[in-house]
Amino acid sequence: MFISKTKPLRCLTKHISKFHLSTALFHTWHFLSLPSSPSLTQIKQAHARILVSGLAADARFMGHLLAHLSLSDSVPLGYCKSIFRAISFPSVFAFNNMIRCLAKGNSNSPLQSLALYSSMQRGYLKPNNYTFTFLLQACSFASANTEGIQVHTHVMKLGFGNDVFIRNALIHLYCACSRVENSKRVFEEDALCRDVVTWNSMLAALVRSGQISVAERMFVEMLDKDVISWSTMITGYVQNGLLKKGLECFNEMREKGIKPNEAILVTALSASAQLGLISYGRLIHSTIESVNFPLTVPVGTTLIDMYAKYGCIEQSKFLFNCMPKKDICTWNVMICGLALHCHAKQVLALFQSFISEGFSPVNITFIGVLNACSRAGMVSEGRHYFKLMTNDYGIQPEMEHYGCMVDLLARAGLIDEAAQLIETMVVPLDPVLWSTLLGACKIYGLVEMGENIGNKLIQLDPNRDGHYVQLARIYAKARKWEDVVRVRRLMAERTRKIAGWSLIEAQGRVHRFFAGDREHERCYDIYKMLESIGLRVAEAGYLPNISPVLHDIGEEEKENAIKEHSERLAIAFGILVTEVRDCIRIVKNLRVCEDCHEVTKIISRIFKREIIVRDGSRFHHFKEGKCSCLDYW
DNA sequence: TTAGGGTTAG
Repeated sequence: MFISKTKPLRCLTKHISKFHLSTALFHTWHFLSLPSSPSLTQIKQAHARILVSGLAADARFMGHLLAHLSLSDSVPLGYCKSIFRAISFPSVFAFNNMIRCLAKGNSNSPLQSLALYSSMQRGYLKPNNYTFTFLLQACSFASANTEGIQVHTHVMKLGFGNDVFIRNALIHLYCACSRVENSKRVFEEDALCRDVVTWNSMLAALVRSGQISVAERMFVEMLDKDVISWSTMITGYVQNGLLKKGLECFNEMREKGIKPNEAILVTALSASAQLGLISYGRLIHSTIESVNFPLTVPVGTTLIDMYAKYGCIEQSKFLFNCMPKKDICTWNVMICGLALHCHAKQVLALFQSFISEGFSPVNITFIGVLNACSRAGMVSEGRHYFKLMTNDYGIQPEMEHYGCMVDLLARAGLIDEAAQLIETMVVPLDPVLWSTLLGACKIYGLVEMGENIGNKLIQLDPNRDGHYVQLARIYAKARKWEDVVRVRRLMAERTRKIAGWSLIEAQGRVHRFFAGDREHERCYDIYKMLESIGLRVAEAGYLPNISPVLHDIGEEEKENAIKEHSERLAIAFGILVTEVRDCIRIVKNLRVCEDCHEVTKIISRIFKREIIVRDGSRFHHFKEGKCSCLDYW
């Protein structure tokens, strides 16, 4: 029978007195109660009792069942429909709850609720305020602007324009349909008909449309802020790439004594992960632990992702194993995290466990799996999973999947096969694929092919500096210095080069270095350390590889230019200010050049330091003279 | 007797 913490269906007991049911039946109804969030099984049990009592056609009982079903996730829509169809004379209440079942985001076609609304009107039933909230919800889920406007017209015609719930739903609808101006119009129509949800909905509409400074002003103006107002503003900053501002807002909220909830913690952790700065995220994590905040699925998943992005993959694995409950996102972040760290075999093993647990892979799962294959150069496995994805799971490959495959094939030297794959793609071509191929031309010294692709790319996107850089590197490797100069000049005329930088967290601060940087307060010591590193790596037999240097300068100057790459300055600073037992963690915006990669391996050996570099596309974990990427990147 | 806003994976 049902446990004590249950909420009886009050209508049922009322019904009993009305029909003077027998005492025995009264007891049956008394036990026919449901908890506030019943499971599908519990609802089905209640349904069975109603059927046994011969009340399957009663609008009130069935309306309640539908109300519970509309709240529960993953309820088969066919089941709701069969309940609704059994009602002899559906009331507005029953219609509303069926509309709500149809409107839910997990229903395949929320707009079916509009058809039900029409049939309700044909039955001469008058919609009420609840009807419109659910209908507008359906239009929001479907991002259906035209239908939404039609519902809005009905709202006005039938005189529900001053209902605050409906107005809030309208603001939300126009936001979901990317019509922020319409949201604003509804918001401004009546300043008296607003509550905190109205303000929050408008705030969300502004941040979602990227109007962050307008949102910021509104947030300051708001007299009545609740935890969702803060959550919306923090999320707004983070989703618009203003990560530091998002974290500052999070701090401000805490200083005001407002306790963060799950949504806020998840956003703050995600911002810290994106920044790649470990101390901040660790601080949030320790706060979560100190207040005994439960390791819920979203919090745990974000923590796993965050540690993977910090380079602490072992910590991610530990958390993954600790999580009492996992969803598909949890598995995906673990798979993608391991792939980011080039642990290809572990990725494939985890994918098997994922399937054994009864999960069905989605597009992102395969991005992780294919990325792992690509980074480890596992050609046959990559081909196998690419086929598995389309043939067994019916997932249409997206740009990212093709990207992994092109990268895998091209870097393995199968450049013709990679080019063929690009030609046969079923999605619109992204120049990044040709750019991947261009990278492979550099590895294999294919000057002619590289020239063709490089020129094609430059034609397609003349303002992007990356294509010129890659082409110039191909020429540099072939020591065709005149061509290097020509491409560099073109680049200087047409583009603005993105400056490379490296970050390191030390002594409670973030230090950023550019190549050849002399701005740091410990500049003298850093360059002294760089010199000492240079001598020791030379003693260890290192010979500089100057092909990454594009400048048309003398050989000695080229050597010096490499020596002063931003990551080397950051590493020198790291050796200077951290303890030997500490790992040196660097975050770099561009990819590590071959020479720096080689030198960092040697540094890790002769200085006995663990160095983790997160570059533009992956992690390099340097230890005892080796890198986790096994020089394949 | 049914209602609204903010959250995690490439």
